Amino acid sequence: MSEDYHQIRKEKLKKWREAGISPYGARFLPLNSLREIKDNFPAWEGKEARVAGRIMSIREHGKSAFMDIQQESIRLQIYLRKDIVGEDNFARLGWLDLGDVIGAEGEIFKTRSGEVTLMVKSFSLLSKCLHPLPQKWYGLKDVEKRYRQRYLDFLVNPEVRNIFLTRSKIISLLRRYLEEKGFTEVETPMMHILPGGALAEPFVTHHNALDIDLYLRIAPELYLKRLIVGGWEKIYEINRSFRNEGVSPRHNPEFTMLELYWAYADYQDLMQFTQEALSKIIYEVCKSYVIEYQGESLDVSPPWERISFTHAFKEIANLDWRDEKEVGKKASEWGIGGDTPGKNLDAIFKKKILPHIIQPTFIYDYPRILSPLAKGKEEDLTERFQPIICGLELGNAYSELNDPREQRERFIHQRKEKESGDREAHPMDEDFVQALEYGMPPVAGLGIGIDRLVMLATNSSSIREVILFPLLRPE
RNA sequence: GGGGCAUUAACUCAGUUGGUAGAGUAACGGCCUUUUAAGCCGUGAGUCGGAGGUUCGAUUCCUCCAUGCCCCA
Repeated sequence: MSEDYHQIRKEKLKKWREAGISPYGARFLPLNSLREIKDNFPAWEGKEARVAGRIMSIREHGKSAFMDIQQESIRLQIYLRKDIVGEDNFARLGWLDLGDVIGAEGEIFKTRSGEVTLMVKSFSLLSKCLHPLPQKWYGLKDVEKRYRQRYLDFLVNPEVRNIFLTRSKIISLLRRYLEEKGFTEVETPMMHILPGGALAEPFVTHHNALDIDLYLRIAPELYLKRLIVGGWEKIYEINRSFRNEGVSPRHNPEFTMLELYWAYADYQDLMQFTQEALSKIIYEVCKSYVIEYQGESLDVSPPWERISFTHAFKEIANLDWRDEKEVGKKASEWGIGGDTPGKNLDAIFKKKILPHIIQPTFIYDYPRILSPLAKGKEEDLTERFQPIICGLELGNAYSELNDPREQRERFIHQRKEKESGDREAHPMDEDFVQALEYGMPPVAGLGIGIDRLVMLATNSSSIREVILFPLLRPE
């Protein structure tokens, strides 16, 4: 194998240098956008334009050549003629390759076949591409390569760009919505002394100067609640949390969450809030309340169905969740049993109940044993709900427990779970209990998994499709 | 952690019931001044993911490993 694409391109690069022209150009502003030119051709016809983009195709015709240049996902045809750009410049076309970034100036016109085109008067190389781009027509399908070299994915698969535009739009709409409702965005630590606010295994790191282990946060919850103690009434945070768990189509070790706290409200208020906010955002992004997700037609218009945890267990799994013995028996029968009653309940809920919930639904009033930070209701329940769509847990919310004594007891119980082998049990956090002792107003808190929301809105089956650089094993 | 599937040219894919591989696009050389998956003529391109094993012979069969995808725990 003597043909080396990289080598051939490096030789072309050398030719630019030998001609005294840098193959890596400088500032090329001001620039006319390709979209603007294509969308408003009548205004541009006969006018001078200055454009830049990556060469995505070349069609040579002897003494002239067509190229398509791409800016973002818009392509514009440019036309170069030997008699216009001059013999020397025209000869330099041979030093260009698919993938090179060029700038060009000239007049906008339409070809015989009606294509909006720039008649090039001058052009310059702005950046040489030293590797062949994936072939334009078939795109890049190799999933691994798409994630490892996401830049190639964006260059040749325009629909991928749309997913991330949608993601950006969703987050922006969320912020705007929250701001309208009077919420303030805050930033709390990502490195925690104790990994709290959720039941999950953390990543551990080390701070050298203080010589202490720190944990990447599994949730911002306990710090946000400290702010509520401090008198903040409506706050939210949109940022990453980290959980040291396996990678799957629905889990990435780092993921983005919206977490919000609303003082003096309860979980009923948040159900209202959630269905309004999410349906509105999905409507804005998808232009419809009815969306397709992986073959299911989902109607996200409010109100969403509400089913209590107890009822869901009864109806879907035909089980009384309070019957610890029966639950344990069923769990091991299904091969999903855990070490503790809590684990069994959680497993049955996730594996046997969630998959049956398709339309947007609130499951509410969870067992206390599953919710160490939620406010109690009756003897063994908590004021908690989860929005579920297409079997996906989109979030988690509750009326927050604000009784420090009960909070301490729940932590003690979690410690027992930990001692009996549950590595995801919540650690005792005395500092947080102390904050509660100063008096936290009644408050409702909501977490929304942004990645999963984006999956729904973009009909993506894997969370990796909605994360720019998902975690992969190093090559 | 366990199971299944995948890995062949730069890209997308064929293929070989075991005899060291093909196509389209891309690349390279030539022709062509309104093409657009441009066209025409010609050329070259591969450790068939890696390492072992079986065999006269392995890309193909077996084992292990790597990476990815999916399912299960």
